[in-house]
Amino acid sequence: MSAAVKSAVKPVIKRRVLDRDRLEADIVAVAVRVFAESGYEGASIASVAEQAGLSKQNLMYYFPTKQALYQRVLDDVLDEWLARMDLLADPQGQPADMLRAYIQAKLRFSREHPWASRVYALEVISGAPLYGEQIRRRVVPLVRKDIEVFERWIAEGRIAPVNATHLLFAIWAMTQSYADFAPQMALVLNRKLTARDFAEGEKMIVEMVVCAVSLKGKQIVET
Amino acid sequence: MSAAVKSAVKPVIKRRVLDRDRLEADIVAVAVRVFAESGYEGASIASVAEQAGLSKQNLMYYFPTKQALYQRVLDDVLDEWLARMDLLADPQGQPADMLRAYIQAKLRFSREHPWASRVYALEVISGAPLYGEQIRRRVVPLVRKDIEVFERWIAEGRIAPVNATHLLFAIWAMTQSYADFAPQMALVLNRKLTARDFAEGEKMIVEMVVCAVSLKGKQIVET
DNA sequence: GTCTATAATGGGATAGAC
DNA sequence: GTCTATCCCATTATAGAC
Repeated sequence: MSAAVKSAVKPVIKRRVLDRDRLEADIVAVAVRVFAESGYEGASIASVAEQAGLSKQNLMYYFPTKQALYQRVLDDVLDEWLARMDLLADPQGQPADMLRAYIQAKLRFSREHPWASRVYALEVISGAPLYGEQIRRRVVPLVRKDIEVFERWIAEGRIAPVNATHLLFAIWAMTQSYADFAPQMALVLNRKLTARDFAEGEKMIVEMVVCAVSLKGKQIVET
Repeated sequence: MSAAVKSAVKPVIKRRVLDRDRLEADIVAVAVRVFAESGYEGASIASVAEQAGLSKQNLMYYFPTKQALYQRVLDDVLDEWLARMDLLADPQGQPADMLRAYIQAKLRFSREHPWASRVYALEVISGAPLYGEQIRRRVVPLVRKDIEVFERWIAEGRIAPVNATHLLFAIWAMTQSYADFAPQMALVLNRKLTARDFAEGEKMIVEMVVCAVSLKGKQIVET
């Protein structure tokens, strides 16, 4: 085979691979929303295919089973999330600043990827029957690392001696809820959540967290 | 008809009604768990019937459709929850004490009724497609009332001028997560949640909330 | 890779005897 | 109220032509 033929063939293959990647990404993007709205059993492949603009059978060429599509959806959710949440590593940073950045990052994820947040939440609430092992392998170590950072801060006297584990649970719960419970918040506010609501939520959460970790050997007094 | 016959008939009818109530309650108790574990679509009435010890067709004599069973499940969840959460009314109570009692009550519900909490969460996260109207009618007014209590405290200078709405969202998120995210917490802790974990969570949450509402015109200083 | 056609299953719901 | 039997439909998944 001549070099000319080789160079003519290879780019075609490469482009087709890219096309396939993009198509799969489009399918996954639709699937995230459908799974979040209907749950695993409630979501139908036909619905995903229709909204992604291809036939059900064609979708199953790319994802041979519903479970495979679901696993891929959760894999992508975790990839996206883990890429943004590796934030507590800087040993120089001030705890209050790093906590603020952490809360901001998690809230931004809730705002920009509400479906991702929800499909993950649905899986966890149901007891993680299909994704528990992946959570154990990919999420738990990261959580433990974050908890250790808090505990180091405590050991070094940089924050108050709070329960690091439950502090992290609290931060997660509050930030996650701006995606997961947004439908209920919208009913209470009588409107959809706005950027301003997220900003006010952030202010409240940061205030609570920073206040709690600032109480070591101190007290609240009148000014 | 003699009085003797009357008195002989009525108790029989009454007992049958009570039996029916108890049977329905048993079915609902099973259904709460099944819906929480599998979601609305994922739950099958055959599974509920089997675990409740009766045939699918027999269950459908009491609950003619799956939706009817689901609505009843959520109705009962709300009844149970609303009965415990009407706690912020006492105009004499100290804000910090009432907040603590509120957090304790919500955490106790998460511990004692995790399935109820989860089935409600699944419905909300999915956008409340089948129960949104009931939430609007039964939950939202109560939430608004609680927010007004916070705002009255602020107006009276009894707590710091925080955002009352987001403070309540935060309390809800943190307490609710001890039911909804318990599976993930268990993975992090490498064991099931214990009463002690709930106690430590309560301490952390109360500390954060009370700290945040105690900062009006004050500051944190070294002792 | 995309299509038509179809198999195979599960599950909600109904009919009617007892 | 409980049972047997059955219908009906949606949905996952496969087969095979092009």
